[in-house]
Amino acid sequence: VVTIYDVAKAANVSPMTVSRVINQSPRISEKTRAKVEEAIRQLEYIPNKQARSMITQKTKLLALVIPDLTNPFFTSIARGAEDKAHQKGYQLLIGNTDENLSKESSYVDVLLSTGVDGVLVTPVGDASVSAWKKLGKRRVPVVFIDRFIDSIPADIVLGDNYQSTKLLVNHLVDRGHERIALINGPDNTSNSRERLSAYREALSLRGIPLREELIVSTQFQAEFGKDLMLTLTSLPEEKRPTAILAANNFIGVKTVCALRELQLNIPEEMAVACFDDPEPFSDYNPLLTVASQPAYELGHLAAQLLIERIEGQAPEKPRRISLPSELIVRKST
Amino acid sequence: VVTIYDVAKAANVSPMTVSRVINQSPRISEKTRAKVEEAIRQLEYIPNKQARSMITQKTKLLALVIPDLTNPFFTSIARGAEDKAHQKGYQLLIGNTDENLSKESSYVDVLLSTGVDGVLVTPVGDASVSAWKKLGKRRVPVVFIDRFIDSIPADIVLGDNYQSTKLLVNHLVDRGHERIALINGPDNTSNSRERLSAYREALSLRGIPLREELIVSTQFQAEFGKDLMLTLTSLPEEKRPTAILAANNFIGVKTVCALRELQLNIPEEMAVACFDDPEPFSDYNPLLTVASQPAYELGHLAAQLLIERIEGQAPEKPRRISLPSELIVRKST
DNA sequence: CTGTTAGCGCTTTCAT
DNA sequence: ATGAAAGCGCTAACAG
Repeated sequence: VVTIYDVAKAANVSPMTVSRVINQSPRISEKTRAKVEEAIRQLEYIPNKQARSMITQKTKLLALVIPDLTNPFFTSIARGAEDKAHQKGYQLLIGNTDENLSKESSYVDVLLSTGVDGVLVTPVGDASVSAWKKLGKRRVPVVFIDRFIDSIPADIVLGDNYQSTKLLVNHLVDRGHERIALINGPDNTSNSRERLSAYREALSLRGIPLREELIVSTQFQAEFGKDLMLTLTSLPEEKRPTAILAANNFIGVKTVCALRELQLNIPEEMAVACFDDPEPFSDYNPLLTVASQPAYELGHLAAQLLIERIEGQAPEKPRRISLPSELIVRKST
Repeated sequence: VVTIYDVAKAANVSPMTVSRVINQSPRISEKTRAKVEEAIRQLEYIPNKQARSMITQKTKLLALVIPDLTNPFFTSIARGAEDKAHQKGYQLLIGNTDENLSKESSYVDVLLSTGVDGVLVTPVGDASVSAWKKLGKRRVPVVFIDRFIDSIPADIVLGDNYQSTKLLVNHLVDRGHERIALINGPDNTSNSRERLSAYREALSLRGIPLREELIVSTQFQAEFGKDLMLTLTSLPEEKRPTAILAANNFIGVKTVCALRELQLNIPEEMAVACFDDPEPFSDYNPLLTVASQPAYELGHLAAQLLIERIEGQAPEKPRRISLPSELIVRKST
């Protein structure tokens, strides 16, 4: 392996001078710099980041911890985060939690050991506190994406759940629906809670009575089928929902599949809408009406906030940024 | 920061003993081990991987360099690779090249400097040679996924292009098509070349004359529209294709969009099929007939081969593994 | 079974 | 503008 010493020897200077050239120090004579750069080229020297990290305590490594990379919502977040990271000279590590607390916590330990400079995360749920407190204790900045944990002071970047929910509810009401079921995520996540509360608010604003029996809750990433759907569709005629609002794309997709199994037509017998687009290629074969959160921007912005914080350019106080969704009306409503 | 020395002091042993406990050395008395582990817990000690890497020359970091994480094909590869990496105690870095040579080469430089233990890559094209040769020179193992570069001896994991192409061509022929256009990827990629050659072979096997004018080529990730489609659809009646075979999911999707713009019905006026599923949630709203390559397994297996090589458990000779695709017939044909 | 010594490749600090 | 010394946190190699 070619080290800074080899370069120094070849250029007839001290290792320190080579270091200065690599780090673009201005206090170097043009002549020396040229000599050193030539030696670097000759020897194909590549600086060893680990050695540098040991001293500077910076690795230029960021981590993104999300439930599942294959969900287009998180894929776009990842892409946005990676683009920003790369642009700023950072590299991005990825971890999938599968909504599993222990997997999440094992990632946190590994990341701490790896020495990432910061972490972007969609936490599994409120119970993740302890894991994320660990990072705080070790002064590793965290930025929450999509979901946050109240007791942890960190920057937050998310879609505007109130605005999105209203977009969806209003659209369904405009289509003539009054009995709109909500298939929500687990209530130990901030976004489920916000969406539930926005759902209540939106209905009330439109003067539609709230029906508790139309609110059910499941996991964001769990398979479910007829059974859950039957609890809704087997309600007596006058209580049965005519539309379903799914709390994320996965639930939306599973809802569509379950309705098909039950031989119910969409949207005639049941309209369906959800948060987050399940389609990575929009407009090529659209089905579900969605409130599309700007996932790419979420990831991009989150990475930006994180890097600012790492580099000491962020205000003390945690920031919270919420971006509006776009309603995309399609065949399902 | 808590170091191995702090733990040593607290446990009244030497740093080396602590190191042995961390690394699960068997030559440690139960008593000492317990004492040390207690101290580790007390102090919440976390080993510093960079320091370890400096000595062992291993970082437990893998990189995945792909064209675009948001393409479901690559998303699944990434997911498969990450699962295997995590299972084996490695972490995965991600880089998007956007089919851009200079972006790819800049990633290679960064990865070299970061000191990844190995790289999984879908190279932009044959012109990537020099970048990937660099890694070889520095003894960083590489595994090619989906596309490979002939002159570089490295493990290769890909879908069986011959089998997949035949699946698709045979299906179209069975549906009565004789004039099947191929919208291929750039011919400086191994998979485009294999698919073209398989296309010729498959047609010939079915006794269908090859028509050069039905073979066009574009980029895997480039927008295209009416124009390219017009070169095909404006052929005289008796030469005009009745089916289109797209070389990847992106091209397939764009083909569908272009046909819609031209107001051509799918599949009545033009059938369409492609490689790789554009749907991350299969069966929820299927449109395109595809030869679905086992992307997850490709990533999983590639990571496995890479780790074997890193850990010296691989044969000298590069391995080449090709996995069969599954034909999924849908509305587009 | 446990400890000592040395050094991985680099940058910080202090000299010159 | 350049260099020398010291050490980041850890483990390989050897000693006992």
